Amino acid sequence: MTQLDLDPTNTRAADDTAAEPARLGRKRDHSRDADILDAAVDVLAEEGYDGMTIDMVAARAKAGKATLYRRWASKGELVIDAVACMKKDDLDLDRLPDTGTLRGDLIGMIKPRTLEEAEKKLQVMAGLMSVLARSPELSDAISQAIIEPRAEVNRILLRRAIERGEIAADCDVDTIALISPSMAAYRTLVLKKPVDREFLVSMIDGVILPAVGIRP
Amino acid sequence: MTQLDLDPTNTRAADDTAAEPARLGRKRDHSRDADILDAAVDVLAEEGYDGMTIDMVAARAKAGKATLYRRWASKGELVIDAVACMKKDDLDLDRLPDTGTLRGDLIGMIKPRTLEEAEKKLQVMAGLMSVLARSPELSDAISQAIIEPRAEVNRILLRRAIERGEIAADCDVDTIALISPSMAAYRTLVLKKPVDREFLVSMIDGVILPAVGIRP
DNA sequence: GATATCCGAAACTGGGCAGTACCGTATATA
DNA sequence: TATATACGGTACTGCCCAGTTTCGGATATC
Repeated sequence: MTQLDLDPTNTRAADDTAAEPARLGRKRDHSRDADILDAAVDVLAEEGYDGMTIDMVAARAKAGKATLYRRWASKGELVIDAVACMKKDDLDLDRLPDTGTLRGDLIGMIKPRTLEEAEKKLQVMAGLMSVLARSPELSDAISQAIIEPRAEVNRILLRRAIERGEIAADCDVDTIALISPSMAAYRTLVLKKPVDREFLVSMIDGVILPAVGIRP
Repeated sequence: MTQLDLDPTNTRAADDTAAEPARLGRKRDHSRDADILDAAVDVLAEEGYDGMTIDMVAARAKAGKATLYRRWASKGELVIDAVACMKKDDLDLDRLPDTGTLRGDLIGMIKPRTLEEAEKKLQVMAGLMSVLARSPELSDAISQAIIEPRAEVNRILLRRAIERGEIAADCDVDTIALISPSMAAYRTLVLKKPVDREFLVSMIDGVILPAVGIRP
């Protein structure tokens, strides 16, 4: 496979942060960035990092290959940005369910839209697995965009349950919060079974709630 | 990435199962097969499927590239055999701990040798993730060699606990048995933290035992 | 000892892909 | 309107790697 270009001297082609000296001529159409990154995410989910080619991404975004290289210095940079941009369509931490019980909150997080997003993110993660070990930058992007948001929601719901006195204050919030994300990843990637409502409910009632001391 | 060759007409070069018509000349040295497959597993763990090259495997096994192609028809076939051969150095289902308690049995499964093996297998799995979706044959090999053995051990220990009357007969053995394998995979591949004794014990006492109704 | 097949090593072939260069066209500034 | 740049598209370069071929030497059967 091709090396991820992580040389810090190879500055991003799309680095427009430097003070613009009022260049003239046609301006770059940044509204296309999102289309390209979305296309990259799609290809990544279907083909994986090594299977993804710049031509595939360009074709799917109906853009020229040169356009992509005008904005990102390398395939690696593009992928990192693509992964990071997945973060946007994610859970809103300010609008979490608040039903008064841990079970109600957890069940309230199960929404069809969320399940679809989660599945696609896991596909992307699978396609990047073999690269993870060799690119700390990509590893961080994955963690921030895919892993953390989901675990963070669970941690918040668990802490609220502790504050309510619903569950013991000494239970291992960090570990418990990782149960459903990791089991879901396993189920999707290894078992190739759907992560549907039924599965998540049985996970909540059969594992998570008993683990924090709530008996059905 | 290069296609896995799954064309059934492309018969394995090493297919010696056909009745040998007493060929003459030097015989193939099958004692080298194991060396080559072990080398393949090592490279696979370090580089992933796409990063692995036949030359790397040949060099590590101190063998010629042609020797590999005399025995396997393609890179894909070699990888499938390599994964399958990982199964050998695995848990012996006839020699499981039998301490009289579920906790004792689970703790008894934690052995340094086992932890090392498990970690390497997970690295291999990570390297094959992106290919999994496109090769049912490889998917099966992975499942048989890496996933199933570990889950099967847990299922056996759980069923024995049910027979003893230690835990409820209606608990979801299949789901519970997957908790530690999937959390371990998550911890190694995503969090990049070691799956050590401490982690596994906290998993047993903080998640698995509570989930089956045993309070500490 | 003749022959057939193995071996490791190395050269070679063919295809795929990252990255670059250039085209004619479109669109912005001056 | 002249100029500078972006655009989509295509052709090109250079490298890497799967798979093949060829070699001199080793080893087993006859």
